[in-house]
Amino acid sequence: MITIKDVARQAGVSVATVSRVYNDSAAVRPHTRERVQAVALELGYSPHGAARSLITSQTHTLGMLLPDLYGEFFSEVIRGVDQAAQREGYHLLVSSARSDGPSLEAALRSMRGRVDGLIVMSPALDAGTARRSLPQGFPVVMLNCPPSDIGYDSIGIANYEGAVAMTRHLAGLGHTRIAMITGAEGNFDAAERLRGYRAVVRERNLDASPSLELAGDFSEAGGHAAALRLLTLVPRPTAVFAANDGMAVGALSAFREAGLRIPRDLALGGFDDIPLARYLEPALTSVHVPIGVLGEHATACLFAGLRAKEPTESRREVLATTLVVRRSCGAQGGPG
Amino acid sequence: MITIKDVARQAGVSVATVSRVYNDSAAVRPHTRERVQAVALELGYSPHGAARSLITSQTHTLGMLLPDLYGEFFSEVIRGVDQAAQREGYHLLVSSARSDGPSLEAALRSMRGRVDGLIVMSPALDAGTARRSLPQGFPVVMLNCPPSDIGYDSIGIANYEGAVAMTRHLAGLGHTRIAMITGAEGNFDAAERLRGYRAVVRERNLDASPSLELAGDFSEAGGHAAALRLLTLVPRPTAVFAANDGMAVGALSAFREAGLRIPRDLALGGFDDIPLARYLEPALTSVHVPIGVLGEHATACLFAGLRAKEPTESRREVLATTLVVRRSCGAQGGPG
DNA sequence: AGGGAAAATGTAAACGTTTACATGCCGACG
DNA sequence: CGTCGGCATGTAAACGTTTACATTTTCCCT
Repeated sequence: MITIKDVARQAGVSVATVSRVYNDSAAVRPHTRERVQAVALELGYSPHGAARSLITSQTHTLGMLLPDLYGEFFSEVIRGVDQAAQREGYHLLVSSARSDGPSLEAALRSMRGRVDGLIVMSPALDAGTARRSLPQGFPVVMLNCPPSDIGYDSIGIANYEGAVAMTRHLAGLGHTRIAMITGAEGNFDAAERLRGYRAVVRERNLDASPSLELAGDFSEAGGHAAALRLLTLVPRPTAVFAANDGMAVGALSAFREAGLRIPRDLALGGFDDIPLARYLEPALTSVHVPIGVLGEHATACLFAGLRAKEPTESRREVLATTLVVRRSCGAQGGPG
Repeated sequence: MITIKDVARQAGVSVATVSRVYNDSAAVRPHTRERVQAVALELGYSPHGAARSLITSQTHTLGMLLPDLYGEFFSEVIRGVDQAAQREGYHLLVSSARSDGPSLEAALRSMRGRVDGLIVMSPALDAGTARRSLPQGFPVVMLNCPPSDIGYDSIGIANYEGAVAMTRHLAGLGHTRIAMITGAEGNFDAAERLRGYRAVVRERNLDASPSLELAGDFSEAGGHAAALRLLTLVPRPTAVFAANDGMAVGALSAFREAGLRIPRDLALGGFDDIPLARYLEPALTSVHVPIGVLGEHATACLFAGLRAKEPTESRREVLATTLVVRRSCGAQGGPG
């Protein structure tokens, strides 16, 4: 492994000079600079990141903590974050951990000295655990987590409002018996969406029977299973709101297998508006979540935290969601 | 920032002992161990990654080099790699760079001392540049790159065979005028797919007019544009093979806008079999690429390289692709 | 040519670990 | 009771940088 010393020796200068060439930290005579660069090129030298981080206590890297199994949604967020980070010359260190306390703490700890800040997308991680496992004042942004009671910045989406919009829309089409396939238990987003649904059920005096709330887990298979249970209800609901598009997809195939025509026999709505949604047959009415923006904002927020000298007041940002009406709810034609 | 020294002082032991507690590298009396752990917990200590890497020259991190703008396909590979890496307790350092020489070299260099090995998915990176920018003997796996002339392991997919299978399938359905929407110029995968198409055109004596090869760029928009150009050809081709599913999606919408019925008026095939493919209307016939496997194998291959003491002979692995027949080619009904 | 300021370069400490080696301690054996 | 061996622990060097400070060189002015 060739180091700065090798370059220095070969070029007949001190290590300090080589370092200065690489950092533009001070004036180096053009002649010297060129010789150093020539030697470095010839030797194939490049600075050792860890050594650099150690002394500068800067890694130029952002950490992302994820659940061990994540779906398309998270992948997209990663991409958004990566793009934003890249623009600032930062790397992304991705780390996934199981969602139990010890795993999470270990994952958090293992980031120490490897990243300058952290984006947490592990819904199971509460701010308390984070607080305990992270150095004091470490820049953190929590994504899609409960509003942080303890002082971390957080970004979420308007789950409640989105669910309200969807449920109202279905109610507005005349449905009074609207089922909901809920998200994973203990998940904040899921809880909020359910809350929105329930609010409208009350507000509009819809059928509020508890059996209309089918337990789901955000997975396609879960949506399929929930749909089958739903079909046994009598009288059958006339509309279904799935807490995410993945489950809506699963439900859709279950309904089709059962010989139902969507939206004629049953109106369907989802949440997230993943790219797939508009390509489904029928195209899926959904609540659009600006995934890219989520990643971008998280990154921006984290950079702000990095650059702030003083630990600033923790902020919460909530991204608006928008209802996207397509054919699956039976509201309108549209082309696809 | 609290360090090993703080823990040592507070616990009344030397830094060596604390280190030993964290590494199980040597026997520590239970009594001592417990005290150290207690103090560490109280102080909220965790070892500094960069310092550790510096002395052990191990980062427990795998690097991934990506193009600056990447699609769903790459995201999925990342996920596969992450999962495999996580199982071994490794992190993933993601770095995207523009596809010009200097950017790539810089990106490669910036990995030095930050990762133990590298997975390269930047189609624009040739082995020579890599060789020049990376320490001698650095473990590298090239994904979807030209077979490495210079000694790096590489993994690819059976592009040629897949394209042959698709083209033969279309020809087998009676089409003699089959158009191809090609992938990005200079891209190895794209070139191979085109080669497969051409081989079958020759083999089966199909219409070989150059105008049947429409230039694309792997993007949905590119597919759309190519499809429009295709529609001006006389006589119109009766089948289209898009070099990836993204372009097939674009083409599909263009055809639909033009009032064509797929597959009745025009048969359509894609490549990659992204999740979307089976949900399209009509469901898209495509060449299935085992994306997850790709990531897994790449990681396994890299780990093998890491563990090998001696630089081993460079290997190339080619993953098989399989034709998935759905409705868009008009071959068979199928449910969706 | 001599002096001095400014510019260029060198020296060495520091970053937070790990680990080879040295040291101290204890019990067992002769 | 002395000595030896093994175990637990401490000491200090090393990893590859950056950077404050010291030193040398350059160059301009008189």
